[in-house]
Amino acid sequence: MQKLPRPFYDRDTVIVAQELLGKLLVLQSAKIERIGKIVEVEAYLGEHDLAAHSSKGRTERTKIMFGPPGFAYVYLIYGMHHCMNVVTEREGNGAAVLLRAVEPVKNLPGKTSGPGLLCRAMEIDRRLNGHDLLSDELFIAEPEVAERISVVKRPRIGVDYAQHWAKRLLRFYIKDNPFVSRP
DNA sequence: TAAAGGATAATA
DNA sequence: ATTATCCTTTAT
Repeated sequence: MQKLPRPFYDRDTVIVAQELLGKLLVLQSAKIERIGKIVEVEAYLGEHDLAAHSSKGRTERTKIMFGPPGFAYVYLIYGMHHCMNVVTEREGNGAAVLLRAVEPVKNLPGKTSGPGLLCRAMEIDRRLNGHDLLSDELFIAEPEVAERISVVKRPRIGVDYAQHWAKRLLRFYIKDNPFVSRP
């Protein structure tokens, strides 16, 4: 399986977010391999983006976002769900892409639509925070057969507090894919 | 529509 | 040390 290389992530977050659609999220644990096709994402642009965690500046929690591209940023939200992001752009920019839904490809029981459910199905938790996405345990790969994808652009979900940033079309998903969390 | 739930960041 | 807040989900 062909891992996406570091330079893939070291680009404009809006581009990376859209190009992540259709790619395969792979997690190799001790004995099992889980694979999901990414069908829905959101772009978080950096310190100036009021919806992004990095807008709080560099903290213990956000330091991963400010780190180099191609690493996982995983956090606990609302005390019960994990969310996984992919760090983008060069170190210091604080940008990332939130993975919101995948389509089950291999060993993914239960629902995978929604950032919390996606992590539950993949068994992703904070132990993977800061994990390298070019590692053998967790990575994103190019699918064997490329598919033609139509990208739908919508406002991000759950960021009403971010004023005008809440209206920007930074949520992307594969048109007509049944695993999108909120079409 | 609201409750659940715990870490986080700001305030003190 | 205390408190408000949160990139959600599920159930009423």
